[in-house]
Amino acid sequence: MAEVYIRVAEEENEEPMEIPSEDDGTVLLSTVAAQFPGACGLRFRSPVSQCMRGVRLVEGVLHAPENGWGNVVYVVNYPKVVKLAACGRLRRSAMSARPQVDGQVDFYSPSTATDTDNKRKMEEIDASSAVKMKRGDMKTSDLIVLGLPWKTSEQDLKDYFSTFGEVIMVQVKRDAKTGNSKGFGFVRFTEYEAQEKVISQRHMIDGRWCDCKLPNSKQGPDEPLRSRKVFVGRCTEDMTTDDLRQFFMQYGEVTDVFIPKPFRAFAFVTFADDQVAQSLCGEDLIIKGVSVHISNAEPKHGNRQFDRTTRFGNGFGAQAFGSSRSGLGSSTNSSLANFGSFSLNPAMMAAAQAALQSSWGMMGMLASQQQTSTSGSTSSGTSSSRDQSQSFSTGNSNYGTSSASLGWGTGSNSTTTGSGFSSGFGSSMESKSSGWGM
DNA sequence: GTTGAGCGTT
Repeated sequence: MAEVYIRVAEEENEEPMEIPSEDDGTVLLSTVAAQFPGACGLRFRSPVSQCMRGVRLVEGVLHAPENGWGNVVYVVNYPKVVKLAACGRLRRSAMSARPQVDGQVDFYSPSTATDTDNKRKMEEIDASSAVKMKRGDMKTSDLIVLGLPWKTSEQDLKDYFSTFGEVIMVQVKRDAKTGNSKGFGFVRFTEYEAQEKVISQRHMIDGRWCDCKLPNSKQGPDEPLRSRKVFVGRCTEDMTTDDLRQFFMQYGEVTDVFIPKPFRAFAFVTFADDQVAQSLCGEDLIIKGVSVHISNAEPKHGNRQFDRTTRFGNGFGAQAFGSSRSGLGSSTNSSLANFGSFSLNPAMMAAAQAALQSSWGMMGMLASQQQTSTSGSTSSGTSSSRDQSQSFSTGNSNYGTSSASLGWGTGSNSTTTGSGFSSGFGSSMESKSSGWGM
């Protein structure tokens, strides 16, 4: 049987690329993703209805429309955030100083650090990436992959994630006794670029939507003190995560949406930028005709990691001393540093520095003043069951519907609110005490 | 019905 190719492009009128089908006439999503990393499906314009149509996708296999693949150009679907986020990311991709993988440098073939990398002009580095480089954030770290199907193997993970870049580690966490997957795993890339992209979108792996995040253990102690996450109160049950993501996108890049199940009338939305999140706090916004209330997300219960004590022990929480990121080493610190309600004199500062340099930690010093609350550490005794079904939330519900209902999704509110958050933030929230998990 | 699931036997 002669090999059959279907024509695929990122946009309808772009030059298509030919992608091979399987012997049974189907096309594997992984084949598409090999050429279009992050792809989660295909669509095409029906010659009959002139509407865009989705291609049937079952467990990673794309099935031809009724009359075969034909000669039409299929357009790649991406999870929704990607398109917006991609602009910034592509520009940044020019940058890439070689990331250093801590303690694992041997994974690099030295030849991959090309001259071109070093010759990149500073102009190509945008502000945010410059900051990141200065802060040494360009190292890759393990990413936790949540929501894996029970059946997904390490090889499956590696196959999937390799479309984003070179994968140097995958793990599926399993029960020691039974060998059953625990439904999560880890992945690590060579390139920070790949890591950024993978974090920024959802992933369809073996038929389930999965999320990749920095694991709790890797949330740096210098994470911003201010929350990038907002609490959305008065939600109605018909608001889906897609709805919320679509809506809040107008204010800035959305990195996470969480709606507790069963329905509890609230949700959490995380932005890439804490200023965006803070600017919305206190607002009443209309979503799907309903007024929701935005407020600060409180630190998650059970997330002891970044409470005041730990943060202090970890390295004085960078921002606790003085106003800048300069930290303890700086000679510009005044001799009396404020830390919440108490202050340190120079002798204590010196002790603190010594403690940091010798990695003693500060717990001992503070034991008398800070309650190391040791409430029953994980209250969530919920056992291992997880519903492996995921509602088939059509990855593509955003194509051309939904404009019927009130002031939502269309231009009417985006013009008024889209640029309106420049005034709301400033110094006012600098002093927020601590502890915002992710 | 206004505060979230799950986080690594190294």
